[in-house]
Order: sequence, then structure tokens, then C-alpha cells
Amino acid sequence: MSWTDERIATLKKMWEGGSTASQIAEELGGVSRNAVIGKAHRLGLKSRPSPVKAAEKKKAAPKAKPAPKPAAKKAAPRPAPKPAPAPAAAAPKPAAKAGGGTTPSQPLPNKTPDLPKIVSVGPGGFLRQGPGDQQAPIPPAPPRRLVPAKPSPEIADKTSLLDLSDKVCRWPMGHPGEPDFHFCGEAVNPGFPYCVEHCGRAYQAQLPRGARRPPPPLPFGGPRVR
DNA sequence: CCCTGATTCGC
DNA sequence: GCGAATCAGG
Repeated sequence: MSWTDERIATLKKMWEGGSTASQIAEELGGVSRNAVIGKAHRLGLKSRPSPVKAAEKKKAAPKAKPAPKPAAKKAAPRPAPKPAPAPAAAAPKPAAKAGGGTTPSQPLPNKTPDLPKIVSVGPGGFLRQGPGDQQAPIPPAPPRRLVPAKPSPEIADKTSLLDLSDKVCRWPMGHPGEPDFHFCGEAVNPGFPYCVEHCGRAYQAQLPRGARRPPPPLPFGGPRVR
């Protein structure tokens, strides 16, 4: 397998999107995890949130030891300070985006007006919720599943790879290389590469290793059928 | 052991 | 440039 333009683009997108090298390799197909990593480095992409060096514990605890930070053993001075945006995710704006397929049969008691059941706060500043209320509070939109609202008119107004900027959501829709592949294009959640809705999908609490569910974690609408 | 990314080095 | 082997860490 050779690194075509599309494959490189996919690699970049997924790498920046936070996918692991294994997931990227699986999506691309025909390449190993090492190949992805090697290529990523050759492309100039550099270490994003890697579980290995997740020694980032920002806590207001009375820790009198700011860590002396010893020099790296090998010649690899990777100054990845990781600013950590930490936006005020306390008030997720309930964008009443009635995308055609609303379900009016949802009375939504709203007995507890402002009382989000938040268990803890994730690393990126996102709210980590209990298992029961998965994505309930964030998107007010009812359970919608693949709305055929816009079947396949044109790719005219779709956000292509070239239309990406810091202001629009970079969430990929469809598979790269396919005619209708595009990106979300919505206004981004400030400080993040995705819109609010996709931030909710991109930044989820990592479940235990053994209990990962294959279907939801990644974009691209699921694994490609080969 | 599993996983992760980083780096090396022969090709 | 490529990627398997290896390294290093959680």
C-alpha cells in the first residue's frame, strides 16, 4: 500500500482528531500501527494526547512539588506542554436545532431545571456523566438516527477538505475517497476542532479496555465494508 | 500481558 | 520514504 493523498489526509484527520494509531491503521487498511505512526512523524505530526505520557494531572491540590522535569534520556526533547484549553463547559447552550425529524412526543418533564447529574470532569474539561445518562443533557435533540433529510443532492454546499478552517467543525462525514465525503462544517465549539455536537462524540470518557464498543467510538460512519 | 506512542535502522 | 523491530511508559 502506498501513501496516497487521500490516505495521508485521512491519517492527518484521524490523528488530529485523537484516534489512536491502531484505529487509524485499521481504518486505512493495509498498514500497520507502526506504519501509521512512522508516517505521522514523517509528516510532521507530533504527539497528541497519548496515553503513555498522560502524566498530566492539573489539580489545585497543595502539591509543593512542581516536578523537576528531568531531561529526556534519548535525544528527544519533546516540549509538549499541552496548554489544555479548559473552557467553561458548565453551560452547554441548548441549541434547539430542529433538524426536521423532531419528536414532539417527548414531553420532557424538566422537573429538575438546572441540575445536571455530573459525576466528574474529564481531562479536557468535559463533563463525565454516569452510565445511565449517556448523552442526555448535552444534546437536546431527540434520538435521531441517520436522518435522510438531505439524501444526496449535491456536494456543492458540503464542506470539503479545502474548506476546513479553524472556525468550522472538522468532523468527517462518510469515508474519504467516496464522492460524498465531506466534513461537518458547523461552527466550532470555541477552543476545539469540532462543533459542540461533535465534541460530545469526540471527547468521551474512555471505558475500560475490555468493554470498548466498536460501533460508536469513531467517525467515518463505522468500518468500511470491504 | 494488554495497550499506547516514540524511536531506530535496514531496506 | 517506508515500516518492522524495538523501546518506553501506563
